[in-house]
Amino acid sequence: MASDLLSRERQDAIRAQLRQSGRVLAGDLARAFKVSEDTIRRDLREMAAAGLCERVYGGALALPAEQPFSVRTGISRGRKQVLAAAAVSCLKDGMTVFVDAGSTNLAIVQALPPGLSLTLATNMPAIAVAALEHARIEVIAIGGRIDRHVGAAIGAQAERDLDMLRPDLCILGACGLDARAGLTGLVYDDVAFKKIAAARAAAVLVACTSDKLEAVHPFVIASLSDRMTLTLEADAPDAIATGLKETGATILRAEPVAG
Amino acid sequence: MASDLLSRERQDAIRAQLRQSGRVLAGDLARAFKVSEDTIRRDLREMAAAGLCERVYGGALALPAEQPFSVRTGISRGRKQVLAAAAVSCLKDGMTVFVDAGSTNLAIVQALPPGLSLTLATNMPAIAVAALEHARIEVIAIGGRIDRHVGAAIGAQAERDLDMLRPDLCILGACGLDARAGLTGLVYDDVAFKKIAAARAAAVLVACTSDKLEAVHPFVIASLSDRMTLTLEADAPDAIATGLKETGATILRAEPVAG
DNA sequence: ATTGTTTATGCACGTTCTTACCGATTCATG
DNA sequence: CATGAATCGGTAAGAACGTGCATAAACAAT
Repeated sequence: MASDLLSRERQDAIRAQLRQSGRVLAGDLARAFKVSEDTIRRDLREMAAAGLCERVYGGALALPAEQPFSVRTGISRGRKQVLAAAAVSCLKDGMTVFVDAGSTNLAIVQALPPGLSLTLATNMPAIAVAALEHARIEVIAIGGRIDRHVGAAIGAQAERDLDMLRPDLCILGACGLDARAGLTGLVYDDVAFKKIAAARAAAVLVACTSDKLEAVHPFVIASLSDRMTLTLEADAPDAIATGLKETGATILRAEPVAG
Repeated sequence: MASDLLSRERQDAIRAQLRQSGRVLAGDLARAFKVSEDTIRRDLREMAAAGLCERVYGGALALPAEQPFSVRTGISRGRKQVLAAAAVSCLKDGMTVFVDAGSTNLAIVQALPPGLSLTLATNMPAIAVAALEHARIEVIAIGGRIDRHVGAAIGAQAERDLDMLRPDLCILGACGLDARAGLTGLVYDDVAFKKIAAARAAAVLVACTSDKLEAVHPFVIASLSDRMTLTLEADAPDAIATGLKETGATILRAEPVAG
């Protein structure tokens, strides 16, 4: 493997491996990077202090937050349901929709009105399962290797499967949303997939919880345009909303709820 | 099996199994993780101290709150669970397995020991979701249009996806199992898909609840042969079992349980 | 060019953690 | 109550750990 990396590069590489396999061993890393275990331990300690991993005896584990999907889904379910309710208003009978991975998108599918008939394609098995609950939705699964952290198929095979689709709407899972940087994501392969999905659809819908506003991640999915509809929570700051509106995107605010 | 897990990972795996089956036995865990029972006992003691499980003589039980699944799958879950437990003994570390649609197969995936590392391909989203609960399983989704009755992708696209696989084992969902007629099914497209899946694998495993024995359906999936392992329930009539055995297939009986 | 500072790394040391084994004790069951 | 299995506490070996220190490289300012 690469022998002399800058410490920052090495830490990025460790993060990549954490994302991929969920765990790293100090000994393995030391051998792979040809540095002493002390150096690796220092890296892991720093990363743990920065909240990038969980340090355990023998190595480090990926954080539960960015790992098992089941945890994320439960966390802010109430808020997501409200957001989802606003997003479903964009869906019309007979549409063909691609639904990207993401807990918010799962909430949207669960919130679909029972009578709506759609053709729904998705790369996330959990969303496919949810969609099958609806009698009038035709479900199409995008195949491929499933990335454990995304919880959905991404990569070459999944991108090939996308080629068969020309959806009326692409519902994208958001990672970061910023007026200038556009839509950005953390995981390279995931971003590459989202980018293709967004490009093939006639329109793009992004439902975005407030914590993702003004977040900028390393990889760009798409810039904002009039092809996009952004669904924001009720408590999203007006300043940010108007900033986003200036890009030409349609802004949809979720109704505030008492409770 | 799971060769060397970090202690923290092992405890996470134990928690996963607790969520799944509600109980764990110290001896089983020790064998599964290849550590001494002392180590497992220490894990269980720690977890109990942290309020993650209830320590009992012989193992541990899930806390009532942490087991929402038990209700869902209902009573037949017990039978399928036992059948599944027998079936998983055919799976070895490092195998590539194709898992066909079916509720019994879903139970098998849920019953997989936590440490087992597999590559698992499936055309049923619900199985993919269940497989993602296991940290060391690489999941591959077979894409395509999802048949609402089967709950899985079948048809042209799914069959194309199968072309990329040469699994060591194909776990088929059974519809009808008869010594002379072989394995048969009701839905034409589903049978066509199963047929291809079975043909591509080095070996075939069928876990079959007793109600499917001696049933003959209109379409033939495969005839019985020495390439096949049939897992039967404990209460399956001996006459039928010996009849099946004469076809050359390997018969695996689930252990009867008390309570 | 020189000097001082910061940063990254490796090494040595004592400490802590994990685990398997052993003996004493407790538990389930006939 | 007798018996064997399961459990608990202690112990020891080995691995992993953190700290302090020294070295070397990179950088800034003089």
